Amino acid sequence: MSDYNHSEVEKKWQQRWKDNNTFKAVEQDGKEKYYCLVMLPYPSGNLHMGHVRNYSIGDVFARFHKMNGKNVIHPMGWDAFGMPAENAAIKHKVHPAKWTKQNIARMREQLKALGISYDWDREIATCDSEYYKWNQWFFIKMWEKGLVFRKAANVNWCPSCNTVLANEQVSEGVCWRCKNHTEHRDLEQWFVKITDYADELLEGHKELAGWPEQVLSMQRNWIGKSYGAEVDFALSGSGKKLKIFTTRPDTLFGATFMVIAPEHEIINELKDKIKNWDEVAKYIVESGKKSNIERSQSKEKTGVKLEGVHAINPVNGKETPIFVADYVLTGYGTGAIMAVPAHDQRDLEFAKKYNVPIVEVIKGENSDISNKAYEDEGVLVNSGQFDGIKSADAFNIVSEWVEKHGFGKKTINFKLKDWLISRQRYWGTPIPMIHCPMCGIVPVPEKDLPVTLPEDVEFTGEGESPLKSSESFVRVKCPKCGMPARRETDTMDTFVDSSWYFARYCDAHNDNAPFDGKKVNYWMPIDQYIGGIEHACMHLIYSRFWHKVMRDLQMVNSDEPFTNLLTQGMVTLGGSAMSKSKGNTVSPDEIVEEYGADTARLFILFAAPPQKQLDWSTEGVEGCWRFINRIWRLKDIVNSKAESAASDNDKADMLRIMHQTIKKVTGDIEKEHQFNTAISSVMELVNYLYTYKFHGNDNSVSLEAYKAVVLLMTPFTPHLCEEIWENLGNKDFISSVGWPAFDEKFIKQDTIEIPVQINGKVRGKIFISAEAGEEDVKKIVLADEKTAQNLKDKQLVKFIYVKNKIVTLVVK
RNA sequence: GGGCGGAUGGCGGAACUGGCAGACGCACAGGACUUAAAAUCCUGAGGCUCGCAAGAGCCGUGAGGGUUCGAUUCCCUCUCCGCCCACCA
Repeated sequence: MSDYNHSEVEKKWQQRWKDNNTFKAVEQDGKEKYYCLVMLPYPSGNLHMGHVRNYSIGDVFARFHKMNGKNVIHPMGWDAFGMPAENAAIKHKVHPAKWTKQNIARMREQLKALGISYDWDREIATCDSEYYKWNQWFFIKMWEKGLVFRKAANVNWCPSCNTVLANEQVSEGVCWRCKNHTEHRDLEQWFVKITDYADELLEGHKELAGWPEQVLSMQRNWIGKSYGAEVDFALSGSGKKLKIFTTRPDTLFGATFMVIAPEHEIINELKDKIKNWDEVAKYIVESGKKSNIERSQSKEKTGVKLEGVHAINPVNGKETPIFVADYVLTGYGTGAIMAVPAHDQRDLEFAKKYNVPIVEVIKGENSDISNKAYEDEGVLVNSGQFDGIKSADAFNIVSEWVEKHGFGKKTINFKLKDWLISRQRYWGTPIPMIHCPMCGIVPVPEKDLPVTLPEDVEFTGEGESPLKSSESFVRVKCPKCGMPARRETDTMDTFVDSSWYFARYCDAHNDNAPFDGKKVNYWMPIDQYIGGIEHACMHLIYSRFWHKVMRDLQMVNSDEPFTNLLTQGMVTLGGSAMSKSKGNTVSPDEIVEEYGADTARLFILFAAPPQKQLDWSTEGVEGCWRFINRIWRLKDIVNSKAESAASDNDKADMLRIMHQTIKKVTGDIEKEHQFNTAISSVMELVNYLYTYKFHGNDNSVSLEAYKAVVLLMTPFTPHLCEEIWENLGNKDFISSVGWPAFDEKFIKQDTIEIPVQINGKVRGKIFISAEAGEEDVKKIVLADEKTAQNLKDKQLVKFIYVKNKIVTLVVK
């Protein structure tokens, strides 16, 4: 009996799969396709166990459906733009491209060593100009459609490095490099009008029955659709109006003051009227220094009253004071609110602190506003002609009154903001625009794409975007008038790269278009998408949006890109997520070296269901290695032709367990996505085979069961299974062979054992025919000696038979 | 503060639609094989009490209550943990 040599076997089959193009995907009319995709990795340098988990999960789906006869596409690529490469360039003086390519090369080898069934011919890296050329192409299409626009926006700015910082480069208000305090600055930025699709992104959820409810609810929150009204409050003595948004128009009579965000433009317009301007200006500067997180975490609300101006409540003509306070956000609604302290907790806290009157306008059962705002429904009071109306009805009645009298209108608001896609960095897709002093903003003509990243750039981490230092890049002629012009130096958010890569995989090397429509429509939408829950809102909304834009450009014919979504749990170490920046990663290399890729894959799939968080521990790896060897050794035992002493009953039992296992594993993979229980049921089948009788020379039944074991394990441990399959004399690759079928006829049992409960406790077991009716079962139960003992001196009150499950007696 | 999950032996986890809680694996113990060890194969095992034993009884799925013949599963209250969003008017 030879020991299983994992390293030899795994190399052998990886080579054979490659030589035979086993996993190459080709469009085939009439064959059902299956698109399996795992979110593409960022090439950080090394695979960690989190990656192993993701890609192993994806491989189970891909291999399972291939064995079930589907035309499977399972591509892989690299989300290769982003800050870490640029940081490495600053720190180690390596060009980001070089650093990235090295990392990709290393991680590609690690992935190949895991034996994942990728079609490597479709590999892409988003930092290749063949790829990002099409980011630029899409950008121009969106510009033409009015989906791209420019607007001033707030950015983090480090005054000592003289550079823009990403959110993750600022922690606790301090620059990651120089540790100096950062500030906010307004810069002209590029935006994508994702809000045009806000409603459709929400409505589209109806098509996403194959998504976890958790993700849908997170997206609902993120999109944040709310119904309300915009109301204009006149400003005393200025002729100007202040527009506010409220979700509670029913509380309009309770508005005793107004609050506007420090960034609100009306403050400057009212400058002459504001008597305490110095105080107000100081407050605005102070809150501008705070990060959004600081703002939201401060326990006490702060603000300053604008002396000398008042707003007039349109419903009752009352004058109300106006405050500027940073608990009101500039980016939501109109950046101004009417404050109703009686019915909004935040407003109440503020009103108490600044001594503003509190007027109750909604009376509910037991409503008491002395300590806490009453935010529930009730009946209107102190509301003039609307008194006595239920608050739920008043929403419409009051809004209609406001609308009729020209003070405002009903409206819908979204939390979803337009997507700020420009970055003042080097390592990203250059935005293909040219600023001409004569013609304004002019897109780069399609024939001049791609706009490639220049090489003559130095990475210091200081100053503005490194692209600005490249003369050859910046100095261009205007495509329209030919006069000297300046090239845009902003690059795109890397979320752009991952918003459509799944479509590019369908036609990965097309030089004339992002992809061919026929090919994309053959493979899309993705049947199974797999990735972390952390992408629930950003990536999974951006790419749904992008897909809808591609649909509106008549490039794809589906509405949604991802039919089914599985969000796998994180692999943690001591409870915190593995990531390179935390330095707590575990590399798969040692396990692959010592026990092989199959063991690594099996272990990580067996340890927990895919959706669940998994805290890393190597305990148990040996158990999986043992199991692999148990399957391997079984080959010689089964092959020794030694079964004839097995009785017909033994054989029937063996077949029953085999068919049961096939049924269970198939369901666990296909429907439940519970790979851990699929594996454990194969373990049971293997255990059963070990205790099965082997004497004589007929091994037909045990060989059949053994083959089932090998086929069922192929999605988990493909190398081992290929090797055994070949050893059993098969010429085909097991990866391409049919998935085993089960037959209920073998699973059905004539006689079954069921428990007998008396008053809720199991008191015995009986054998009955599976077909037996309640009356028959009752006879058997009452005739049972043990049951009779338990029934002595008692009265049978109730008899319950749950078919093929349990008998329950209720006695007194 | 809001939303969504979760809590089961020493550990990872299992349990269909309310029907024998703890499958499978790890760790552990015993046996076989061996000069011995490793490896392998077999067996045992939630806790407590009684019993030489076979076995019997009770308790037990974060806590408390409820519905039910029967609850890990459904309902209510609470505690703790994780994730996402977060002063969203």
